[in-house]
Amino acid sequence: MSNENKLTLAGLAKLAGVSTSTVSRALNDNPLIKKETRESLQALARENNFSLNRAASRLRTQKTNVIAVILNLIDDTDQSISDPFLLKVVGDLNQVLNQNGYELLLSNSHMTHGDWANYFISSSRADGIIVIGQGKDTIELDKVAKSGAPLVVWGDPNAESNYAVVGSNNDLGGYLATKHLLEGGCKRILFLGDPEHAEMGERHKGYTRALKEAKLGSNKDLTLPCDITSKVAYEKVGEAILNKGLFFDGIVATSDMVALGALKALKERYINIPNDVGIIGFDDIAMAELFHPALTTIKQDTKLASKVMVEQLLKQLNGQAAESVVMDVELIKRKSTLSN
Amino acid sequence: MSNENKLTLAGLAKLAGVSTSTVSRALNDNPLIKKETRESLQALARENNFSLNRAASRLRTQKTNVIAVILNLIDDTDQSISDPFLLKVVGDLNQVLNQNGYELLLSNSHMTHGDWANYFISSSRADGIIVIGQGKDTIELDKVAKSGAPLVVWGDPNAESNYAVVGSNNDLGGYLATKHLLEGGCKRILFLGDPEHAEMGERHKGYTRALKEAKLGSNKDLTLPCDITSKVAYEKVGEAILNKGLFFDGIVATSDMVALGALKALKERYINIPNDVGIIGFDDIAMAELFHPALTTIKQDTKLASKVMVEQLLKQLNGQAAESVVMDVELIKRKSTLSN
DNA sequence: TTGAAAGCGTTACCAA
DNA sequence: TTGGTAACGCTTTCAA
Repeated sequence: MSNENKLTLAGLAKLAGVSTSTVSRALNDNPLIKKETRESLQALARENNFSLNRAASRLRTQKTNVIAVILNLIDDTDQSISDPFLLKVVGDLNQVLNQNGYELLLSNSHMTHGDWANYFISSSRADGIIVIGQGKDTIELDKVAKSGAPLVVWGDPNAESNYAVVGSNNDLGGYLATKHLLEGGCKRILFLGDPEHAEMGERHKGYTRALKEAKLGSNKDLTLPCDITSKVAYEKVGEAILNKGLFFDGIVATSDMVALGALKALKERYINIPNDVGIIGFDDIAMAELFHPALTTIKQDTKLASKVMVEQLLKQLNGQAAESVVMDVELIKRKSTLSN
Repeated sequence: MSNENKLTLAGLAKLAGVSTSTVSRALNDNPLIKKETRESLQALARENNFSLNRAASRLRTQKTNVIAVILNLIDDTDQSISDPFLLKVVGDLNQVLNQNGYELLLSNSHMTHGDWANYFISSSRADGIIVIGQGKDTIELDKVAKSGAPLVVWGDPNAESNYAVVGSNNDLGGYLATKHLLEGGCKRILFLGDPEHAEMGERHKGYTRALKEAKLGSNKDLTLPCDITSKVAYEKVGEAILNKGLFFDGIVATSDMVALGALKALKERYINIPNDVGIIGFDDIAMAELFHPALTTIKQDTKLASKVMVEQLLKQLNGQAAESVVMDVELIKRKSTLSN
């Protein structure tokens, strides 16, 4: 059924009775070629199911039109791979990249040992790199940036770095979340997450700032260090209650998945949400409003963020300098917290 | 910081004082080259941060070592893009592909208009295609298969097709789910999903088969057609109860996300799960056990499935014929159903 | 065990 | 507005 000898540009040129140059230009919509001939050649290509060999054009143009997207997972937990938030970002990036004529090559940080810049850029696999998550080893990213590889990172945009970071205003997010709980009457608010982690650390800062402003006397800072997975959150909250009773009346969770874990631990103990404990998440994943009760959360706009990341990357591909960008966050009030 | 003139194989060869042939073979670990020289050349390459230009090798070898993974979304709903199940499959595929020396190029079906085979294969963007989801238009897939492009599809392995389909034993899954509810004492079991859709249709078959076997008198087949998103499920279930009251005591949901939607609709009406209504999902997404109550479900083993899909694809790349494969499913009993 | 050289299919410079 | 041709960087056949 399929032709034995793949049709090439030369073959198509012969068919059309013109030179390869002309066909090449026509198929690339080069205005140098008369519109008529351009269109007829494009039609001919379509009829013959011809498509340009990308390997060849990439070699010739030294450009791949591919962007490598690397999931920089903190740990190798299954959970973190399947975090809906991360995957949503990948989907959105794919969309934006495609709209800009780029394709998305997906990778895991632990698949590619070390030298990303070399692996992707020097090898002509991709023109640029988007890394999702700073992980703990910024050294790695520093190295990539220093190599001159076009690079954008999703993470904490306030962190000191020699590369462009796009990320949410995490401090503000933590602040808004905490303030919202305070306004709902919470007095003893738990922070559930890992303050050591860059983005979570910022959220924690916002949390403590809001607490300070509220001038609560005694036990202000209740931080329960916790990985960013539901499972761990579930366990930690269960443990905490077991050991110390219900010593809090509000939870600022570092992600919606973490909130989900906490939610379950509380519901199993018949603790009323939001009356006994108010709980607020972070991210606004698609299913946040489907939790029961629907989860109040701090929304990160992944669609917009993806657009910004791609913009900053394209800038670099055009030889311009890119910059870190802070994305707005938004409080989404639902049912897991009291409103005032 | 970065060198102006990229180092090429020829440059490296000059540096080493050998021919390009030798370096090429050495870097590709060709045993023709003496082990010593091979290793010293590899070391030299490392020292100089050299990496082979893939565009060039792809052009020369006519092989990309890239597999295109296409998310064939039924509709363009945001929800379906971010279905944790689909994305889990992508992650698992990435892992397996990498282990086999392939990279994953991610795509959406609605990004690439029509002619995938041409777009990915003839153009030397990828060596093969994995499509996740049959969608409704198998015609499209037929065309790709006919073009001779290496292709594996995740979907209903029992469907008539001229390409290799890997998928779960959906009929059995639906059967097991329904039987489990029956054994828990449910008499009026709702099927929540779209029987028109290939995989869901199979699940529905299993559902009716189990009902038939149980010889329930009156209203046996209670099917509530419903998209595969939580939101729609939530709305449909709410509506149904509003109109007809609580006319069921069990739900076989066509996916965990659908189950989640139903769960919420029921909980909002203070319907006890599993006592008033038992509910069972499909997929076993990571968060299934974090629902409250933890969701009983039919597990699809995405890790194994990914392995099988890649195997079947590699077969084709080696010129062998591939075949459809039926994957086992497993009943995972949790708290959203009664046990007997 | 190594080297010389052809060729993969484009693009883009230079010439017409 | 079009054509001829060199070059992109690698792999592999053939020869040594």
